[in-house]
Amino acid sequence: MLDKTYRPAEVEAKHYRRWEESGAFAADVRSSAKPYTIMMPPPNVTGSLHMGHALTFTLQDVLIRHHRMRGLDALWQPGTDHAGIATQMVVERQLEAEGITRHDLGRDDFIRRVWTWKEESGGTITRQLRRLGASPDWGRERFTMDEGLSRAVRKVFVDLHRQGLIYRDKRLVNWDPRLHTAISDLEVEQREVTGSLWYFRYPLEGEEGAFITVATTRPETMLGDTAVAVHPDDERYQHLIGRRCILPIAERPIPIVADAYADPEKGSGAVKITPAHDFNDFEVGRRHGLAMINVLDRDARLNDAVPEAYRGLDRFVARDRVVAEMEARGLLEKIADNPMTVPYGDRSGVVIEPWLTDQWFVDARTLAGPALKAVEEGRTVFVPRHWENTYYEWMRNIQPWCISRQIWWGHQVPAWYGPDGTIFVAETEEEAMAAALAHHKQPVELVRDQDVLDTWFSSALWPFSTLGWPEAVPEVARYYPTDVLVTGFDIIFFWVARMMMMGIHFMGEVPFRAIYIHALVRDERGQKMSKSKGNVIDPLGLIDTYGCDAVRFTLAALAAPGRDIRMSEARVQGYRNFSTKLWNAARFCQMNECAPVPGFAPDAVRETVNRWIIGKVLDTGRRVAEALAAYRFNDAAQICHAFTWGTFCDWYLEFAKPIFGGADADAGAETRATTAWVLDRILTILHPFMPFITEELWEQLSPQRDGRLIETAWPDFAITADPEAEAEMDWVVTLVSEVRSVRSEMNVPPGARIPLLLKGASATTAARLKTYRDLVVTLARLERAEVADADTVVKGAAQVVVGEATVVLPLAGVIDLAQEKARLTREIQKLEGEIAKVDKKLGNEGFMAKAPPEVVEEQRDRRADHAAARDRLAQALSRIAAE
RNA sequence: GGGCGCGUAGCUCAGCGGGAGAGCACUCGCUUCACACGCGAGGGGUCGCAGGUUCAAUCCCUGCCGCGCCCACCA
Repeated sequence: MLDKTYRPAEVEAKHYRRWEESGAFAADVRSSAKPYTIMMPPPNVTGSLHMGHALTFTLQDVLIRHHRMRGLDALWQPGTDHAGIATQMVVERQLEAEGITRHDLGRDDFIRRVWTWKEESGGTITRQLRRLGASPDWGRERFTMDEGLSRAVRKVFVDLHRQGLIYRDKRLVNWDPRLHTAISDLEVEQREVTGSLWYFRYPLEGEEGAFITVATTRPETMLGDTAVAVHPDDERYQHLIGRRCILPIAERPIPIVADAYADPEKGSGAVKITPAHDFNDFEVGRRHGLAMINVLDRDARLNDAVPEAYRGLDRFVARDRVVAEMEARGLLEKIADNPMTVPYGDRSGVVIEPWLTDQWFVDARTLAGPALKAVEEGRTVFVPRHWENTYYEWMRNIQPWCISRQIWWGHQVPAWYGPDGTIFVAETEEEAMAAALAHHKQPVELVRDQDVLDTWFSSALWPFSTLGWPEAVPEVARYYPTDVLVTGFDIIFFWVARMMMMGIHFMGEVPFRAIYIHALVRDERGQKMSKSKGNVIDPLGLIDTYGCDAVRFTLAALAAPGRDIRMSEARVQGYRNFSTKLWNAARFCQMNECAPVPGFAPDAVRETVNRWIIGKVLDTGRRVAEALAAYRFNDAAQICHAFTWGTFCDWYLEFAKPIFGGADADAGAETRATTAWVLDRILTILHPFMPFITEELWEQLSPQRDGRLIETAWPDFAITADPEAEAEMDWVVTLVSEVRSVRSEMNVPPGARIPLLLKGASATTAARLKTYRDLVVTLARLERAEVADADTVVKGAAQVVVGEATVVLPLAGVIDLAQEKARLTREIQKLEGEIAKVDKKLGNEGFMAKAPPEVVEEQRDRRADHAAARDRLAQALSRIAAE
């Protein structure tokens, strides 16, 4: 017998272990079934499970479990990402606690240290994924730094280099002065600040007392100025074009050039040009052949290219110093507030410097072409569709991708330098050596490039590298392209776009047919969760309190397309209640000996109520499958919930009670079998959302059956809803509802008799009443109505039975006639209003001429229904008046 | 500056050209033999504002107001 309450903690651990040990999550590359593949976005190896993970992995698991049960060979490819900078920072913090730096250890020892850390602590996130009930094929778990994936990275690098799509270049990059590495544009976070705009006077050469005024937000970089630019059409400055001014402090003459970049509307209309420290100025410098003077070192302190007094100063200290000196010299014209955005490193949190360095770049523009086309042509579709715009926008304006990082943890760039600086790019050192030998005609010493690759470089290969590429293994052919990528919009650029580019380039086909973009999980007030705000909800905490199934169901139910998700504990609580409800319903079934009957034929049942529920549950299954096919997780969850609670528990089980207790043994047996069968279907449909409780019930309700629910196929039944049974049950449900409503409104004391009279066409009604004898008895019991004759049932108060066998029961003495009169009058008025609305529509010529016939028909039906209801109530009202 | 999304019941959100919905919260009544994490019955909305298209607009179009997000080389 089932326990009185469901205990998630024990059940979850037990079933997860069994599933994993029995290989229930494993894909089967030799299977004849159609494959269904999802690539798990690899969480950072440093990560621990947060709400965003919980959402994305729940949705993926719902899809995987669902398709697995639909008989597909489901592969959910798991793994973790080496997360270059993040991981390096974690280990560096450890070292810091020991009072050493990575430089004390040296590169090799440091990397060994990171691997040790990974072995010891890198499993947190995958352990937590198990607690979430995720069912990926753990046997295929990969790590972006493992040998196979590293091999893929090297091959891709070498191939792209050979194709001219990876190159080395000296350019301005985003330099992180704290982490001492270049970062990509995407890793730069723009923050709104109110800065200042300083107006400086630069003295004109050879004209004592004359100046050109420039405005700048970065006084400290003026020491690297190599020109002042004005707009070619700016009348104020025409006479100065081609002349020179003296850069104060540095005391260098610099030219005044004409360039359209100078905006006459901004600042003074004259702008100082610092090509080595500003992306715009870099371009201007190129156009005019200006010198590039780098004035910063890797810590963003001023270097030896500046006057001695400034050397070694931090950039912000130098800023104050420059401003002070300019003021002292009478060259500071004014200072204005200036709202602006300042670039910060998303990892380090410090201001990023544009800095001139040698870096490796990917020609993203070339790779983006086919990736753009694939989406335009619909070979890959985004869900919801509007994210395609975001993708297009970025792809069409894509910039070269800086892929080298000056850190240690990551895939080291497979490039070697010869003594003369010649670069040999090769997959192995041996190949590089061979190439060097061919080039230099003699053995030479090679030095390997010290940089590592951007973490996203290796994750861009994830959809095929994890399958074993570049080896010609069957997995690559079978599981690529994958069916759907499930991820958040925040990494469309970082990851999705790059997978599209690499996948198409190397595999010749898109990596996924669909990309489902889910929203962010926010707190219940709509705020982004963050540690600093202290509004982080820990999914594991929720799982401890409410059970994993409740958390999963909540996330699925909240995952409406295109909207952020506000996580509230009340919601989780509500779905915990749902699991309790399911548990109790199952208990009820068990107490009434509803056990699955082998060979039960759902299309052979005779009782109306059973025919009805079978149609309903199959319909529910179909609708859930449809919703999931459209990635409408919220609809799918809602459909499950409404059926299980609102239809099965609230109605079917209530109708079943008198049958279980009734004299008709055949009906009882059929209803028991049906109940068990329907419950099985519910468990099946619900399993992807609530895997644990459903598995537990599956096992306990029929311990002797073979196989676990997770491996049970979800059979398609040809049966559809039985319209006759449906109509009849609708009738009964309406009947019962009306009775309840009257009872409640009239304040009928418990136990009091309610005279319930029925109006209906006599012949059909009588027939129905016979059919529903048992249901009527239930009703009578439930509502404590007294039914004098089983043929004489039940309808809202003050109703009249028409036909030959009319029985009229007295109303007086049980209900308040005045109140009932008022109620009826109110309802009649409401109906009249509705009727008038419809009449107006039907009387409208335009409507009659232009509305589709089925709409007109629908409106006529509506009118008829309303009118019939009104007449019924009116008759009841006149009866009361007569009493 | 460019782009995207959102304003529907007290709250969180579905719906999206022809009858305003769900969950939670609220009110009332129930220790009914699965379940008080429950059962039953209710109250509550000019569907942001203003125009337009249409026989018909919460739904389509335009503008405005408010909120959120993304991108950008905004001296």
